[in-house]
Amino acid sequence: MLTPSQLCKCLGDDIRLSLICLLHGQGEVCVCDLVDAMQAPQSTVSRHLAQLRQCELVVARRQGTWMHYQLNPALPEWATAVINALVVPARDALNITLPSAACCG
Amino acid sequence: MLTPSQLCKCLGDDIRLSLICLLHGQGEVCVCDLVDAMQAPQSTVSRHLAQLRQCELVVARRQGTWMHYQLNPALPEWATAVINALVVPARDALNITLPSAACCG
DNA sequence: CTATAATATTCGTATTTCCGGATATATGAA
DNA sequence: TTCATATATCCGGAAATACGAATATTATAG
Repeated sequence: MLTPSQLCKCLGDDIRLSLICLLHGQGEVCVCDLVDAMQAPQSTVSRHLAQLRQCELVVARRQGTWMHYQLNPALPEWATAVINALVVPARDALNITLPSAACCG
Repeated sequence: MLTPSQLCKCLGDDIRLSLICLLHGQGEVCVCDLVDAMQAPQSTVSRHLAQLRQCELVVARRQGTWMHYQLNPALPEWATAVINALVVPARDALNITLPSAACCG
C-alpha cells in the first residue's frame, strides 16, 4: 500500500512529476505522447512510468501496440490531495505542455 | 525558491517526514526533543534538520545552547497544502509521537 | 580562562538512484 | 512466417544520497 514517504519519493523527481502533471486532468495519454512531451529517451520515460505504476500512482491499459496511461482513479484521498496541491505550481516550475495532437488514433 | 519537486524530495525520506510531523501543529520544538522522539543518532537528526532548513521548510531560533525549530510559517500556500495532506497519514504510517515533556525549560 | 552541554559540520564509506544504449517483448500487418 | 512499430526491461557505470563516529562550534556556568 502507498505510504506518504513513498509518494513523496516518487514525486520527488522532475521527470516523474512532469509525467504526473501531463496525466493530470487528461484522462488517458499514450506513451508516445509522453515521450514526445518530455525531452528524454524512450527508455528513460518508460522506466519512470514503471516506477509510477509500481507505486500505483498510474494505471496502464494496452490497446494494440499502444499503452495508455492515466492517473490511478482509485488513489487514497490524501494522495489525491497531495497531487492536486502540487500540479499547478509544478506545471509552472517545469514548464509542462501536452502536445495538442495525439500521436496515435 | 522552493520548487514542487524539491519539496517532494525533501519529504521523501522517513526521518525528514517524521520531523515535519513532529513539528506540525506544535509551535516550536527543541532539537533534544526531536532527537529523543526519533530513534536516530544526534548527528543524523541534525543533518536532516539542516536539509529541511535549506529547503526553508523549517526555521530555527537559538535560545542559549538550545535550538528551537518550527515549520516555516511563511511557506507558499501550495506547500502548506501538501504538508497538511501528508501529516495525518504520515503520522499513522510512521508512528509518530511527541514526547510529552520538553527536555529543556 | 576551563569545563560542560547542545547542536552543527566534516568526511570516508555504504547504499540508492539515475541514466540510456542495447536488447527483449508484444502486437498488428503483409 | 517475417517485418515494423510501440513499449518494456536489462545492465554497467555515473551521480546523488544517507550514514554516523569524530570533531568543531556556540553558548552558559564556574
